[in-house]
Amino acid sequence: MAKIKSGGTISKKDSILKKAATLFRARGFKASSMRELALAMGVEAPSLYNHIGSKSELLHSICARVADAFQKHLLEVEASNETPIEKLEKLIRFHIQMMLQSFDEVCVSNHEWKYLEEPHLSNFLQQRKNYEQRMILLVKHGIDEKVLKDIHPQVAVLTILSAVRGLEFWQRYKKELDATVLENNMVNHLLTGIIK
Amino acid sequence: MAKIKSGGTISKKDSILKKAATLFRARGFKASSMRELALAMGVEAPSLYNHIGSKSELLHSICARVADAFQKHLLEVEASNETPIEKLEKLIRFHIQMMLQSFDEVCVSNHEWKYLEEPHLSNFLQQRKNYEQRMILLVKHGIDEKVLKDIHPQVAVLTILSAVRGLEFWQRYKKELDATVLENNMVNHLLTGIIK
DNA sequence: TTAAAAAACTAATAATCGTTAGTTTTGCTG
DNA sequence: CAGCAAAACTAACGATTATTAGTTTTTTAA
Repeated sequence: MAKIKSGGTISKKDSILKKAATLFRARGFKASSMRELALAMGVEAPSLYNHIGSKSELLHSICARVADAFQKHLLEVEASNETPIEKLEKLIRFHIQMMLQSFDEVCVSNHEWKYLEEPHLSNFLQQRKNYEQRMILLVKHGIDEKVLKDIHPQVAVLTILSAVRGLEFWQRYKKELDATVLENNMVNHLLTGIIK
Repeated sequence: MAKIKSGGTISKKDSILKKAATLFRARGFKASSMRELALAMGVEAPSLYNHIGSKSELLHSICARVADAFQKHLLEVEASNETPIEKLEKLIRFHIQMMLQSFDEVCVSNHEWKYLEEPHLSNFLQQRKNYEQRMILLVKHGIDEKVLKDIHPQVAVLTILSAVRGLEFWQRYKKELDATVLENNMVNHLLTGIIK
């Protein structure tokens, strides 16, 4: 009867992935049922399995895509001829933009990764650790070049990554808060503080 | 046979609550079963119901206690004779300390609140919103008194709260990173930035 | 020591879960 | 229009869930 609409160029699997990301973000992975996902697709639950392998696979696909996007951007930034501060700013802005334009997927990646199955779980954590380590290295370079204060690099990176992650609550202010204003304010806060 | 050990002065319900917080944090509320909790208590699942009302009630108790602790502290800070910056710093330090000494409970409150049942869910969100609003007011005072930059108060509070929330990842560095160093670094970062 | 209360147990409930099997419908291609 | 593949459907599976009922054991108190 009802058929899964493959909206133009986007594949059926991708449209399921998008709806899954929205559902997993709103209700959590474990609390989301395949029947709910099917309802959102306008289809019965078993029909989904013509297009996907399993519920776990959906989560894996979402997390892997997000992780790959960040990984790719970090490589670009590292390869560029910029100061450590400029690089750091670029990373922060990319995190914010990813959060704004792939909201559901980034949130799912941030919150539901623990339900990944092996070996995907280990891969994901390894990739994440690697990302953090390279970001810490960037801060260290900034300190060595005396453009950054003599701070604890790990704490600085933890603070920055946590702050941008918190943009998941940005939705609340969506009407009253322009995205550009938000981005610039947060970047300035994280780089230069708030005390006059 | 085996009896739920009420360790000294702590009630049986409280010892269940503590184990529940640990379990809910590690596995997530929905993925945690009463059988797992019972196993952690050294007891069969139905025995738990001699001491608690339901699984939902456990989550509610955990979230309510955390929310009340923050609410109480905010009242104290508001009532004190301190500059906005000092007040802000006290709030940040309290968040960090709460995260370090009631780790499981704060994490559960931060991540699993969405599974609260009404009317507790609405109450929790209302309390949270109220807390944020009063923190925003504090930042506004700092701006009016020209001790804080002309920043966007909402973004500043969002950034601060998100950063301290990220301390859930502090565990990873527990061995290599002293708690006091962490606290001071994060406070300085959030107040004065990292650029020299 | 004995009666009462607290808290454990076993067994079972109805509901929901992801997923499979088997069948029917849909939509494209010749 | 016939045939074939893709994708939908219904029905059902075994597993797991929170929770209840009813019973037995343990602890407390007189």
